[in-house]
Amino acid sequence: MFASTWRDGLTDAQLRAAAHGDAPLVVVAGAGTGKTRTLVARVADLLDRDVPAERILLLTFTRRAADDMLARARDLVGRGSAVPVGGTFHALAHRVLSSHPEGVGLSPDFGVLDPSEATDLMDLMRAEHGLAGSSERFPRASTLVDIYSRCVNRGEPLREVVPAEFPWCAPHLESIGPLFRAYTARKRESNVVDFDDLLLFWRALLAAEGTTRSFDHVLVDEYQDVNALQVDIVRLLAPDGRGLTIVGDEAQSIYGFRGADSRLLRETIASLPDATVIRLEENFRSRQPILDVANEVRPREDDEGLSLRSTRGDGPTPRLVHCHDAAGEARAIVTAILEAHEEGLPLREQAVLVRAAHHSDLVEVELTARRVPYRKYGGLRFLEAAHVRDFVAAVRLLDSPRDEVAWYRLLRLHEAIGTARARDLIDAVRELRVDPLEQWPDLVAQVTPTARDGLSTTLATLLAARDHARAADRADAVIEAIRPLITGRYPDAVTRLGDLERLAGAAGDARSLRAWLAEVTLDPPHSTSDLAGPPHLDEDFVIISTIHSAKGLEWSAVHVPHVIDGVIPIDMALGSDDGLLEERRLFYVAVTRARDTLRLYAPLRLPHHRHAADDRHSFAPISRFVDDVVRARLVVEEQLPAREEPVTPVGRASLDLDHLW
DNA sequence: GACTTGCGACTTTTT
DNA sequence: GTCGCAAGTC
Repeated sequence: MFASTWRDGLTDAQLRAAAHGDAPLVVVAGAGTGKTRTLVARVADLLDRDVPAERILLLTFTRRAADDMLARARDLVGRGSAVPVGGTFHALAHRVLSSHPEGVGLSPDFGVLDPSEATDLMDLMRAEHGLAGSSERFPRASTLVDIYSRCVNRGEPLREVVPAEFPWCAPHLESIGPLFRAYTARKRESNVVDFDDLLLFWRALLAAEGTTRSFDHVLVDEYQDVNALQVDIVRLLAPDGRGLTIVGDEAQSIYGFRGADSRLLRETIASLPDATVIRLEENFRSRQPILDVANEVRPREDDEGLSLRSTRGDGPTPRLVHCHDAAGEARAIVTAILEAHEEGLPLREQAVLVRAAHHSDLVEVELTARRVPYRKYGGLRFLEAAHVRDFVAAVRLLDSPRDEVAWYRLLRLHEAIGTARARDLIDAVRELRVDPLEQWPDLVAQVTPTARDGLSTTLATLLAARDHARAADRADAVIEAIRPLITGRYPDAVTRLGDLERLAGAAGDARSLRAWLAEVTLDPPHSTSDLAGPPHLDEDFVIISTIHSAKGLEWSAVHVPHVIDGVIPIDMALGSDDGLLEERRLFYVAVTRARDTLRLYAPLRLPHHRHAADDRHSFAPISRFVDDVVRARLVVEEQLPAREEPVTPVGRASLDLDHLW
């Protein structure tokens, strides 16, 4: 027996969960109650009990969470070689499909469409169906992908989902059905799957396998964020509930827009009559005054009143800071961050958590102006940036020279090739018998003289990229092929090419560029800086993150700007009770990220439009979640009109430019 | 006929 | 930053 240390420092409840036998187990874990630690201990216990590592499956919300937990479990058990299986639902599905592609009618080299590529394909279908330029506005491709995804993940028919959640699209209901059928058919023809297919196909494979179990133990983290499809998968993985461990907290369910439904946690518990439910309420993260706020914010509808108690005792009372406007708010936040830094708190222990990525714009300006380094997580995904998509399209053509979406994107980057000519060329691609990329001169012959040089350079260079086997070299060669296109198209081409070079470097010695790209698609970098690998220890920077991306993380000091109605809760969620409830849970998640200090900010006035040149403002009422009871637990501070610099009228002379002409 | 350019409107959250 | 639309140009 190894000197296992996983029991050290666990509470009674955590220990009971960790050492629980094989019967179904549900851990209801409030924020900061050592959920990760408990799961790690449970994995360690299983390994200790000689459950073979490859018979243990750990499903988590992010790949990073899985890697982190598995590494910690191995450290505890002290066994270097045993590697339990772990990852996100989507990553696991990809792994399973890669070994049995024929089971669902895919050929072995199938590709994974990232959401932006899925949108491109939907756009292409939309155009082919003549729905693009019709008189009434037809839903945008991205909306269509949302609708499609909602139907698949919830297992609900189109005619129910659209009226309920996308009422403005209801007039087009008749056209959407055939469109989705075409979208699905085209994916099959092109041998690609989207994210939803990964889950769908995994479920189909599991159902076909019947009762053969691949895993003795299945542990599911963040269960409150699973959708119906994922529940099915879990049920098929552990049909009788034996060996099933689920961990969740209804009050932290914040992915409703992705088909998650916090009620599924309760339904799952109800469906497992012999399940043991263990509740973790002792909070090791936050000072009590922060939890006092959290307990008030926590929606009571969700459970029988789980209430957090701090083991860390008293601390400073959280503050609510009223500011004049968003600029004043940004100044107040940065000032507070710098003061804490002066007193010895590293920048990386301080986070600014926002509802939507753009809410940190002014904070970023202020940080930059005062030369404070920061990193931003969430918001525009790296893979969604136009130049990265251009690159991905080119890479895709190397392996799948008949991928129409990729051709469409790449062709239109050229001078004198627009939508119409690109479509003609794609028709030509379809006609070509052998590899269309190798026959590039045939394609070039069909374009106008203006386009000829550019296109032949691109395609010839791209074809040459096939000569490189090593993933990073191949990626570099693809960059060479699209370099002129990037340079010609984007004013900030240098930065963008730098991004791509970093991306290419990260591919390193991967098995194949294509496989590597599929992995990146499923587990994308949160920011370009992520590609550079883990930051050096001596680097210090403030964290800016969306609340969604902050899930599972914690900082000593947390700043939440824009705690006003219309942002938290966001105005588009005000239409339904469910929407409003989810916003409340989101606020709860934000509040419970803080260990020692929490500051909420409410600007008095906000501009009507984000980039508006005019000075139209509206007055911003404080968030309805900060009611009298919550307010009573806060120190309220006024930082009203920022002292204006006295305005000295300039003399006419300094405005006179005559001497310049 | 097709492409380019310019303008205005809009932009939640993510595997 | 991106999309759709309209007018102007090859």
